[in-house]
Amino acid sequence: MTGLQKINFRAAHEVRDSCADCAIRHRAICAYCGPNELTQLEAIKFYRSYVPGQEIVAAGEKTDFLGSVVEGVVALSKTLVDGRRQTIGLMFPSDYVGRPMRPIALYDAVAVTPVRMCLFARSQFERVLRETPALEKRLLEMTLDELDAARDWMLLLGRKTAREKIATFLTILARRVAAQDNKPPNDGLSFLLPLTREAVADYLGLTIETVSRQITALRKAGVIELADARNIVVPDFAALLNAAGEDADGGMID
Amino acid sequence: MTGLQKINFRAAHEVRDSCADCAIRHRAICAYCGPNELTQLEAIKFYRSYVPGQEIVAAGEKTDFLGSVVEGVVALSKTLVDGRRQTIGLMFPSDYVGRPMRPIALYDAVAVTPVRMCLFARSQFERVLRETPALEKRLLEMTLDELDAARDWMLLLGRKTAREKIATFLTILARRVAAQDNKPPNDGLSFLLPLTREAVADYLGLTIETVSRQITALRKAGVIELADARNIVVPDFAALLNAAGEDADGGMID
DNA sequence: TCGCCGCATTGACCCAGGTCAATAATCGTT
DNA sequence: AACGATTATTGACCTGGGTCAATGCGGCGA
Repeated sequence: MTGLQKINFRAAHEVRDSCADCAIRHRAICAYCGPNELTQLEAIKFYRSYVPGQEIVAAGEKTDFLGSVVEGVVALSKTLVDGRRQTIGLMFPSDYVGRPMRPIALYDAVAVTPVRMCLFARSQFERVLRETPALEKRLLEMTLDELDAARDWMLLLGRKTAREKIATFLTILARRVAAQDNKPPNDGLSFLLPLTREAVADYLGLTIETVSRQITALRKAGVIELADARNIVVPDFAALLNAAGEDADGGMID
Repeated sequence: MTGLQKINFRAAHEVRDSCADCAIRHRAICAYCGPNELTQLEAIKFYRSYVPGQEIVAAGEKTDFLGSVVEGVVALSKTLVDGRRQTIGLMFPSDYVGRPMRPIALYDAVAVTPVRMCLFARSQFERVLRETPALEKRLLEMTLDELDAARDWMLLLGRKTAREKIATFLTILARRVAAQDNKPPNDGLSFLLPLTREAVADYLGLTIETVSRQITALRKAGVIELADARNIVVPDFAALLNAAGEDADGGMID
């Protein structure tokens, strides 16, 4: 490899990893950071990739890093002694994983797709956090949003039927892909379900079998169409919302 | 009423309402505030009392205040269109109620006992919040704790049996009263259940009847004793923990 | 003291969703 | 192309907790 190639390679590498060009720059914890503050974070950040199923953080263990999902989906979950598992959050690109100000993890974090994380050593991150109000403000905002989402999920887990749970989950995924194109969720949109039936069951507080049956039921009712087990088409978004037990697209705030 | 009486009354009033003497001073959002910052908050705070069942905040409505529970218990809950309700948090003294940076409430807040709140007008509070890092830091800390608690509750709602749900809830109440005396939860401790069976059912994602039956079952199994429907004695805390499906008092971090 | 009203308990019955088991699909791997 | 392994579907059956209904039990206002 020549020097020139090396330089080219390095330049390409820098472009790929530069905060300025980062895909999640304006939605992640760093969203409110100015150039100076960003430089500080840039100095201490590092990337790490995970394969599907790989553990990122283990409940009960000391974790000396935390950071943002750049690509992929991470499931946070808790497990009872006898193995019953509940996923308590799905983290998408720009979401943060890890608990500031508490080194012992309370739940597992597992990659459910190929994942790339932008990470910081805990001690360094907490130092920067103390010195950077913009970072703290964004973290507070995101944590408040997470709390709202968690409380929404409590309603789903405590009171919704299996069918409503599935439909609600699909609603959320549909909204997410629609939001990526900066438009409201319209009829006929399609998306990839990034999870196995088991992961869906863990998230919704159901069993694999019930997830499978209810997806079949929604298909037979014409609420969704399936190209294959993972590719979902929503011919009528209002019908999906209705199946989710929400009052017609109300509750949209953001 | 004479001038002297007036002065006495006013003095007494000030003592009762002074932040310095406040029972929740060192645990609420103001915990990290110094004298100057406290003075700022003191200038804009006001108190309001609620009777059991009274609505403090209504989901979907604009709320122009937020603040801390000083006395009593507040239930936060969400309701589906057909009336199914899920309580998503019980707020005790020092907890805050209301969503900073979002004027439209996402859930109801209802007093379940006589409640006294220390409140701030939203606009004033948010101004002080911007100018007061100590306030923001404490708010972040408390929100992270709330998020952890919400996620714990998701495991309960999604995966625990009715019996485990009841036992877990009693465990939490028992820990709370023990913590008030600054000692670990020991055998024979007793406490008042501050909620009706209906409120318990809403919190645990159950029906009144199931709550009643499972409390009876726990009593018959000797795990708890009941003086009356609301007064609970825990003769053997480890047995209660066991019924809650937790591995013997692990998971205690604070 | 009575009668009422909201809360709590208990019973009988039912059903949504869990369990157990068989069978497909799908996908890397050699 | 053939395979084993993982993931998904479907069926038969069972059960935990919901539903409906009757009864009990304080507490409080007249």
